[in-house]
Amino acid sequence: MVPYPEMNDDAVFRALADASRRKLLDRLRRKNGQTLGELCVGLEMTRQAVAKHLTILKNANLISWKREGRERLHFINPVPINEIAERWISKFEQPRLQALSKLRRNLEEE
Amino acid sequence: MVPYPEMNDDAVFRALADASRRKLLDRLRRKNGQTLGELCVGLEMTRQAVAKHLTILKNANLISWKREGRERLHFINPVPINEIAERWISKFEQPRLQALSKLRRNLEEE
DNA sequence: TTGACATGCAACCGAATGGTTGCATATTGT
DNA sequence: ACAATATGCAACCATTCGGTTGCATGTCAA
Repeated sequence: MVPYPEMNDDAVFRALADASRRKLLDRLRRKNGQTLGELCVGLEMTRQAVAKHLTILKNANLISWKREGRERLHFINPVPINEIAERWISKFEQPRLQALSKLRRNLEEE
Repeated sequence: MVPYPEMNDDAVFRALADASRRKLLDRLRRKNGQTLGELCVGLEMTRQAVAKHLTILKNANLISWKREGRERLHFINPVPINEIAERWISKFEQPRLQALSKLRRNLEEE
């Protein structure tokens, strides 16, 4: 059962393959709803390049945005990455790794 | 605390970005220790192309291989993918998603 | 209204990527 | 020994990718 049938594995994996895009996701995770200009500051590339990255992330359904006046607000969509991560974990899991994960989770719960 | 400090996030993400390489991982997950020739059958590309993909997977520490006579046996290394998946889940997790993961884990513990 | 601000659009470019071909090398079985 | 098998190596090629430049459009504020 796949909660989001329209999700495109390949698009997501390829979107995540670029470090700049992962950084953009990180930024949005820390502060959601940022504008394009906001997302550009500190990145060593032009606004147009950032806009391209954001388009790729949007096509992979990893983010969405809405126009607000003359600005564009960006919002992260955490579902696809979690979907895929869960699926891959269940694919590759082994006893040893389950134990390792369990240990980590226990530590986190403290 | 990172159990495998030598792991290269970027290399792993980029290795996973290609569908052929994900398919190769799938195959090795189903049957570990396959030879290069074995991994080539059914794929719509030359042996040399497959070998290149396998090299990329190896550089990302996702697989390893050992020479056995005139053959090369390939073995999957599930640690990096699990590491990253776990890390990204913990990054992006939200109450709803935590609940989903917990459900899955509970099912596993039965 | 008009200038500054925020974004949109498209052509262009070099480098990386995914794939091929051709040939070399090493191992096995008869 | 030698032919078949299994892999290694390297040059080459088209396409994709990440990025730029230049300019157009839309919105806000004084």
